[in-house]
Amino acid sequence: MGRSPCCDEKGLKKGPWTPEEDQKLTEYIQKHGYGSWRALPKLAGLNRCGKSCRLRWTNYLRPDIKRGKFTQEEEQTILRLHSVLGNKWSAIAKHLPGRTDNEIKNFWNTHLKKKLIQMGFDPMTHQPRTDFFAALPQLIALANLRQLAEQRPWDDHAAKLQAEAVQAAKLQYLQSLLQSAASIATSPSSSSINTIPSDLEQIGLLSPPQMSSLSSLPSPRLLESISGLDIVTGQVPDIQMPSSFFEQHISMDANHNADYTAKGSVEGDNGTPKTLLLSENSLPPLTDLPISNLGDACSISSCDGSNSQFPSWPVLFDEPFLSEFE
DNA sequence: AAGAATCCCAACCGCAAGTTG
DNA sequence: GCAACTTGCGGTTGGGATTCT
Repeated sequence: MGRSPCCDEKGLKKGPWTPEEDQKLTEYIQKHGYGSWRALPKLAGLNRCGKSCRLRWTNYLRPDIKRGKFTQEEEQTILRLHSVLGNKWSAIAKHLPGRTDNEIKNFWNTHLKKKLIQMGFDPMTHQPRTDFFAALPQLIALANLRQLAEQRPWDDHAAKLQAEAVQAAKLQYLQSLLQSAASIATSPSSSSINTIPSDLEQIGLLSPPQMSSLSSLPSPRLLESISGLDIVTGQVPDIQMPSSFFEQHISMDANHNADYTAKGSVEGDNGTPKTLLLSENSLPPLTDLPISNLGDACSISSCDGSNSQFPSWPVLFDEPFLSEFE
């Protein structure tokens, strides 16, 4: 069961395929099929190893390959299957006709993984991240919302509902933040802190100057003093959700998502919430607001309760979330 | 306008399982 | 049963394309 020697053979071409090579390979396979990949290059008149030919064919030249962007449905399928199968790209690809494992893998690594991280989910377990910095994108997004809110007048009625929705999300993130801070403070061996740089880099959250300012983040003790959190015991103070929040249906379906407007709220000078509507394009570039991704999170799971195959994906506004505040 | 930074994806690498003689 | 060979798979990388400064 040794390693394949085919790619080690000298004199074989590597690198990008030329149109001529593509044509030779395609014509040969259409005529003769691909009985033996090892023998194929010689027979087809190609100065390539069989492995390279196989890859070129399966990932690019195959006639049934679907090109172009992944659809929302495909994206949801990948997320769902990945939560069950993990990095079994070939297994996932079997459920997506016309897509190759390589394509899916690339799509995952460049888009979906980041998306999950930005939303505060662990891309491997699909569970909410509990470490301190997982909540940072949300908090920073909210900080951005606050800045913008102070510059814009709002319609009172619609504003109030949106305010409460975002207030709810805000409170949840604050709570998880405090819990995480507690766990970091109480377990010096926690690995959470070690994942910070890669996470932040991966999601493009902080610029280098911002990274360097991490050292000035509040200490657990400071968090304790401002939040009432008992760092030693990890006890988190109860955070009350606005009751009317749960009476509102937050539409998260794909259509809604298409013309999505980020919603935020902050407290005005007199303590009443101000609310803001942000067009997607007006959002600050600091990060893709996780809120804007909630639609995806919801749509891939069970907003309509119909999808039971994906239990490990706790929708932010689903039962676990609700029960936490009951 | 130009250089730097980032994104994206085709292709490669190397391991492991399956097949063959 | 064993070793050589083949194939399939997942991780990683190089460099072109795009975006940012």
